[in-house]
Amino acid sequence: MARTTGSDGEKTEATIREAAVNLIARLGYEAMSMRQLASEVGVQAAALYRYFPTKEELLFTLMREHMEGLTDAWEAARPVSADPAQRLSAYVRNHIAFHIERRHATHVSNMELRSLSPERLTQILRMRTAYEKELRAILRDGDETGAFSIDDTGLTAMALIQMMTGVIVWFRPGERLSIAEVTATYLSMTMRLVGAKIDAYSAARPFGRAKDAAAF
Amino acid sequence: MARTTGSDGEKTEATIREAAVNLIARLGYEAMSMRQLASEVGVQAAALYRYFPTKEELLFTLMREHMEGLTDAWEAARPVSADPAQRLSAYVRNHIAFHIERRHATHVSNMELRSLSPERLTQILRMRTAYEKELRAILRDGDETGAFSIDDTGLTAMALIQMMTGVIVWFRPGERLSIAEVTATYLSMTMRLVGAKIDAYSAARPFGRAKDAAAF
DNA sequence: GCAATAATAAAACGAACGTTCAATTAATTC
DNA sequence: GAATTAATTGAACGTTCGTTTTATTATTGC
Repeated sequence: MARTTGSDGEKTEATIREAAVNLIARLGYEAMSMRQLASEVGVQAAALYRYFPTKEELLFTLMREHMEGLTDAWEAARPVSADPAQRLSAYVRNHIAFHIERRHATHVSNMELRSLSPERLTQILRMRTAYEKELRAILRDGDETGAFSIDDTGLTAMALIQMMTGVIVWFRPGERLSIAEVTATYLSMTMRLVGAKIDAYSAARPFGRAKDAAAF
Repeated sequence: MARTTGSDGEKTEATIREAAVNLIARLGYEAMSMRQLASEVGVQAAALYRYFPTKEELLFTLMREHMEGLTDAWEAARPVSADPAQRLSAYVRNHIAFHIERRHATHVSNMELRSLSPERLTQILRMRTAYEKELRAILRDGDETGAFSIDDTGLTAMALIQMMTGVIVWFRPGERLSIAEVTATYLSMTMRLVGAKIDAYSAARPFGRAKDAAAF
């Protein structure tokens, strides 16, 4: 047999991406075989190579697009305001919303870095560093203007990122807490962590992502 | 050839463990081959099976002993005091010190859980949950006695664990910050995060691990 | 120094891996 | 409706994997 009735390249590629993210998140990149992925897609292993030249290129594509999505989401959510508390609030909201929405892709991007070639690893890390730099800038501004009180901006930025991204480890939709409740609690913890002088995150709420604002 | 001059079972097993932790941390469990591990140890692959019946059993042993070590360290460091701030301070100190000391083993225990069989996974997770339960108890006590001000104890415990364990992702010994400086900053962030009423972590310092106390 | 045992090497096992290639069929173009 | 292009199959390639088996040598206890 060969080409199957109703087969469509675009649709197949999308199915491959989706199945790959889920499989890699569940089994790990090394543990997932191309045959397993193909079977999940409903296709023979050879067909995958029409869309991705190698297994690693597939992984890299998933990661790169995840990071691009994160950067784009922040570009869209970044407030015009110069107030550090409002900017930090927007950053936290965006980060948590994005990572909860894409738990599996985040897992892949965080756990499978070591399976990339050095050049590709560098490329992904550069994107990540650029994204984290935004947070450091907010913290520094807030510290300098007196809105925050921070011991070490770099260290605090890393601690916040780890804390926020950690949500995907334990959060399961539909359990005890809603996304809105989790976000509110993390926002409160963040503001206390950076020593925000006033309860600024409440005032900043209208500047959060439009999508989430309705939840409050 | 067969038995080599000067070969010693105990020494070989210790070397295997050490090499395995480092290799798995660097390459990942699935990506590390038994032949690669054997070569690192300076032995043929077949020799490994005298000490560990399967690759997975080797992984499980590394993880179990890591978790036992963490529990034991906390048993030794746990203060007699009932003061929540002092207990939290001791928990943070112990957690960070232990994880920085054993960065590679922590990496393995956190990243390779999915390579365990269901029964072994359950066993490791049980140990982890028991350890985290201690933190939740401290937070609850502190919240109830008014020493802390916490929105959600369970969520705060997870956030703190993620934040603290995250140290191993970016911390490298001998760089900008010393272990003592990192610990102090994390302690300060933790106390603000839980809304500790006073600067209690300073008063609690004498109750930290004896080993670290000298650093202050 | 001789028997028993501990530690390892060397070779082989079948299975699974990522990937390639040629053949074949469905859809599209003219 | 014939020619072209897109999508996929099925089989095969060489390699590597975890593991087992058997033989061999070093060490230990008597």
